[in-house]
Amino acid sequence: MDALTINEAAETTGWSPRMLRYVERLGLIEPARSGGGYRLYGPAELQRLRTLRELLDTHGLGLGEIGFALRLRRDRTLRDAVEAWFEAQPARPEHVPASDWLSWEQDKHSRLLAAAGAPRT
Amino acid sequence: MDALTINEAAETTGWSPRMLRYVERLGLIEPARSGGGYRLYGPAELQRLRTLRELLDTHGLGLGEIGFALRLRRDRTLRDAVEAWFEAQPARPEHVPASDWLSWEQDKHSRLLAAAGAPRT
DNA sequence: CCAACCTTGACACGATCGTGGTAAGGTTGC
DNA sequence: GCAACCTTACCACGATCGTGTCAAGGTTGG
Repeated sequence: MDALTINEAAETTGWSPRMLRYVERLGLIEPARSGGGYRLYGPAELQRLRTLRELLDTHGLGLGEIGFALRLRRDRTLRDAVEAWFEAQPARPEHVPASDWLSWEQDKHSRLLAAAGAPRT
Repeated sequence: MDALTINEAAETTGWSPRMLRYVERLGLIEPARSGGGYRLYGPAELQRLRTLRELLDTHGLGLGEIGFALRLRRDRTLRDAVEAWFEAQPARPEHVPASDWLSWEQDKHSRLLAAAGAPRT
């Protein structure tokens, strides 16, 4: 079998064994397990570990941020909620009188909330 | 003028003035400025501050995570790099039901297009 | 013109993150 | 069977985050 144990994987990827477990706990890279529970890193996981390091280095990211990106991908509700909050940032119509502006803003907000809660509307 | 100063905005939104400055430094909500440099919070900003708090509370997020989501939206290179890393996942994510996986896969392209610059619906 | 408010910047402090180490015990393979 | 490796769980410790407070100085508006 061409799968490496955690220390071997650490050796060839540059991550520490401790960090490999941490990366796994974040849900980023989950190696297969042997019958007795040993982690088994195959070529795919090793490659992914190397590209992960490159991703972090070239963009100055932390593991937590990639973990959050993963959450965003997996949790549609979360993604839609965050998306909706950012969408609610239109160009401000400065020419609209303040009172109308306020009601327009409030109306927009409820529309967004409705959209976030009812995906298929 | 219906714009509030930072302490007034803090009063009505529940954020502290300190936090309003922090939220601004993260690029999340950037109020207009008076000639002398005072922050001026209009109805739109106030509403956004309230929905931001709701977003954080209902999903257990931190400001840093929304800041990172903002980075993802603004920096296309970063977004594409993160996206590419997740795409290059030959291993099967067993904990994600196939239906969910499929649905976000299908949705991904339209979402990307929308984020790319397509105006509001 | 002056009290009340705002600005930026610095110091502080608990909570969490990223990372290491160690202990108690199970697995592997020669 | 046993040495070498792995597992989980815990303690530790510097770095960063979230938040407060204070200081020195500029703005606002009656």
